[in-house]
Amino acid sequence: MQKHEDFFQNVFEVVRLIPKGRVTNYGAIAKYLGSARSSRMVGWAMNAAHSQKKHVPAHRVVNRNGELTGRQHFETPFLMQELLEKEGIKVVKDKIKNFDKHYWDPMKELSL
DNA sequence: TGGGTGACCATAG
DNA sequence: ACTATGGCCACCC
Repeated sequence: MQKHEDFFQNVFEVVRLIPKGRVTNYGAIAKYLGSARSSRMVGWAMNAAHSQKKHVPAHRVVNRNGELTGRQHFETPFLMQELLEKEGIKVVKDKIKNFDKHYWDPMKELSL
């Protein structure tokens, strides 16, 4: 039992490792965790992130195009963008500017 | 058992 | 830029 909860915890752990001012996407996390589970499950985990005791910077996870697809799931639809801009990331029309510059790949950064 | 859904992704046109 | 499809897998009827 709790197999999925382990998966959730792993997702949260990786997300917490994302440096301030950097972002990654759902697929990269799924892949890092072994891609046996699809990136949809990462989104599912983010859905549960807000109820975690430890803070999870879910705003640093966007989709493969650098779009803030998850913003509707925050307390307010603008919170995600505000948090990112506070970290120096520019967002225009729900899309991150210079996405490749801010992109943080767990496979590379944590790679081993 | 099966169908629908989803904070996704890749590919094709 | 757009839609359509297939794959993905946990969850909920």
